[in-house]
Amino acid sequence: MSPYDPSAFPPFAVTVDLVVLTVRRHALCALVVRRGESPFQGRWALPGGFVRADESLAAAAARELAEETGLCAHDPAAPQSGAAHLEQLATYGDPERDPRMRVVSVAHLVLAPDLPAPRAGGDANGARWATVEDLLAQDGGPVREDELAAPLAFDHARILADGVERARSKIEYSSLATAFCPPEFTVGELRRVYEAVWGVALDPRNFHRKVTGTPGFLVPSGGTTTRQGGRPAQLFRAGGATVLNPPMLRPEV
Amino acid sequence: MSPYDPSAFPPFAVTVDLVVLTVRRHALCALVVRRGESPFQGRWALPGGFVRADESLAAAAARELAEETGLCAHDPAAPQSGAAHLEQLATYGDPERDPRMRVVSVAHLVLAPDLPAPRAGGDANGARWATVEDLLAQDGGPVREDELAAPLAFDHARILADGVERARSKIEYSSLATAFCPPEFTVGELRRVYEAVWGVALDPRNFHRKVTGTPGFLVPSGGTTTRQGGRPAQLFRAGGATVLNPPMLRPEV
DNA sequence: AGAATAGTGTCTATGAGACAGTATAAA
DNA sequence: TTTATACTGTCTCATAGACACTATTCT
Repeated sequence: MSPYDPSAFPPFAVTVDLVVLTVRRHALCALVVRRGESPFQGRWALPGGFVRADESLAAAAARELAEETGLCAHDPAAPQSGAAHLEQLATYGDPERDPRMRVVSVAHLVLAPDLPAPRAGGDANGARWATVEDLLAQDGGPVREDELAAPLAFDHARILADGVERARSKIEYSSLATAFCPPEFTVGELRRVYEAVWGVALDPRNFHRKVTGTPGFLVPSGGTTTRQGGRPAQLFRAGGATVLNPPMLRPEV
Repeated sequence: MSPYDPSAFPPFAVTVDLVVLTVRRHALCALVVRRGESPFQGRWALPGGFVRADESLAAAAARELAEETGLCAHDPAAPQSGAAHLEQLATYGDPERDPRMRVVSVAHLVLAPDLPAPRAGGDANGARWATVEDLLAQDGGPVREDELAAPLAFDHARILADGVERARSKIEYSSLATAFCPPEFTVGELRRVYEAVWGVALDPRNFHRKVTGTPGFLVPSGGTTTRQGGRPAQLFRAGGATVLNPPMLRPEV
């Protein structure tokens, strides 16, 4: 930190933006809200808002998450099942990213289990889940008739892409894929999470052997379920392990 | 981004702080500058400074780097040998982190080859390389007589620790270890980089077989050198590969 | 000659991936 | 019975790690 005159610094607004990811119907989805005002009025954007004068960045992100979804974020240092995973993603501060003023946005990544329906809470006009594939579709693709054809507001497409890439690589070497699952889940459900996030098909037998053989990844909860059809599957909870060694390997591209 | 009144937002100062790492005499070192004024006057801190009103975060980091070290940072998207690697690390915005005002600092990580000597440029009172081990030594350790015994100013110890951890994990699955090396280097010099950053000893024979067998990691430059003593070693340049597949594996802890 | 570093060959244990085959439910 | 999912066993290939051995320099 250099010496400076504390009263002479460029004025910045600081916001948090949220990349909230979940897996719905075998597809990776992100939470988007419709903008109610200019600029980008009527377009979809990532949820977010100002950091308050007395609150930390993580607290601001957790507050916005609760306002938009009702989700309770838990600290990465103290994980507990049932709450969403929240971590800082990256910070975006291009001078031109907001036409009105100089805004620096600290993006956060949230991994959440599938939710009943996004509640349009707080100051958001409307909120919905959209597949990442739709949100990041390039304009060169087939023209879509629905409202999602327009790209995201601001630089949010870039932020979303960074968040998706972070999620894809993190589930390789950490147990974070369980953050997409309800408190109790089967091996098959966990496998479908990996398949949705990576966009690949995995061998169910090798996957089962791998995840059940990784110490601390999964702990049996005792029950079984048949909600997937077929033979009843054992139910598991997330184990205490956070890093996976050896990692899950994403198949070659 | 929620609707808001653009004229009513809490005032923030935004700075960039730099974690500049290099390998000197088989030890991982970081660049620190001495603070010339209050608070933390006389203590060591990470180099950094204000983001200007019209400059991006990456540009501010590159400018501070050039001011402090004369290093030319290159964009991660367009790597070129001879320049330092610069990437965003994380953002720190605790309300209490600077006693004077609300400051949000976007920390950046720089990996540089060994430099002749840090030049105390710009507004820094003095600059020096210090080993990461010394800078992060806990106060419970043996009392040191020299000036480095005091911990870093602000939350810079935390930032440095995060940067070191990022560097340690990044050289596992990327070719970034070459950013610590001069344009031409031997396999042994590259191995000493890994050993210094990870703080472990590696088998020279397996290391040699591994790095020369990873396509795109190293390209022979044709020359040889005997600067390490012993049999002349082949000289290499960094290859075009950025991700290593399979990765270098850090030995178990 | 001895020491130091560079580089190659070989063996073994481990794990990933392919895939046969069995178990248990619903329609 | 068919179908779907869960789970176990086994084979093969690739690679990490251990380590013997050779090569080439300097002192």
